[in-house]
Amino acid sequence: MKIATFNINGIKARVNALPEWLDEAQPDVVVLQEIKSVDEGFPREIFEERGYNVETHGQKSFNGVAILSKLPLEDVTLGLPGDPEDEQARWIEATVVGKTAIRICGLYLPNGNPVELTADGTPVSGGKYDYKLLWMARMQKRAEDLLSQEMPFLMAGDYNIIPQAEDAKRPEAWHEDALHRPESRAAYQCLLNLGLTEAFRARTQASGHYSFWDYQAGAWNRDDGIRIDHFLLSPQVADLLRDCQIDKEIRGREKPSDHVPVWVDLDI
DNA sequence: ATGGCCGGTGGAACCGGA
Repeated sequence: MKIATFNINGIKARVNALPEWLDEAQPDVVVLQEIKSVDEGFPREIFEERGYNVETHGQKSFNGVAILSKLPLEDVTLGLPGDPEDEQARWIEATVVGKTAIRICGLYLPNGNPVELTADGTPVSGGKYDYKLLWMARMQKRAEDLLSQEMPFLMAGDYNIIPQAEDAKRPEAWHEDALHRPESRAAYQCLLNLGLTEAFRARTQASGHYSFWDYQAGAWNRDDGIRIDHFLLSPQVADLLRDCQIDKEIRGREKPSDHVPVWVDLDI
């Protein structure tokens, strides 16, 4: 089973590029981020006519996540538990049943910039960096709950985390950035410490593999990228990992997103 | 060598992104 993640940076802007990639890549399941659309505005017919079931968790203008699946999507839930006040659409879950049932979590983790710190170095309460770290703590709790239920799962999406220096062309440029600061990386490491496997790094240790290139400053032409779109696999799912790749070439096409798809092939 | 964007909203600039 081929499962992909793709931050499309607006569904309206990607009505041509996304179906074109789907037709080529033929993923069984796709989690999308930044659909930037309310549910009623999402062009589900484009995907339904290709045999996908469609579930969306959208909002006006910003954020928004979705799942496309050729297999039925069961027990769909919207939103990351842990804060009823949080109105940002960044989390969606559904169960897909192949040889075994697997819980798919699609996520758009907050960016966290600008970083605002108090005099003692803690994030300013209510600021964007504070929101990012609190959101990651909620995600940690969700992973712990799924593990305690012994539910095989994966968490895929735009993590807005550069895990290691090897995951950036210019790591020195990101030291103070919310995507790579110590607190962000520590929170990400806490997820790994639960026993989750990061699919891409389970397959290669090589540097120079990126999933995002800024639209600005000729980043794509200079291959000035960062790797921030990830798959974390629970132990049972990690045992089924056959492959994980980044569809880099998509970034050089007509009217691309600033992210490219990343996918795993699982023996499910 | 240098500087350099894009999407959504709403109907001009501005916000947000990474």
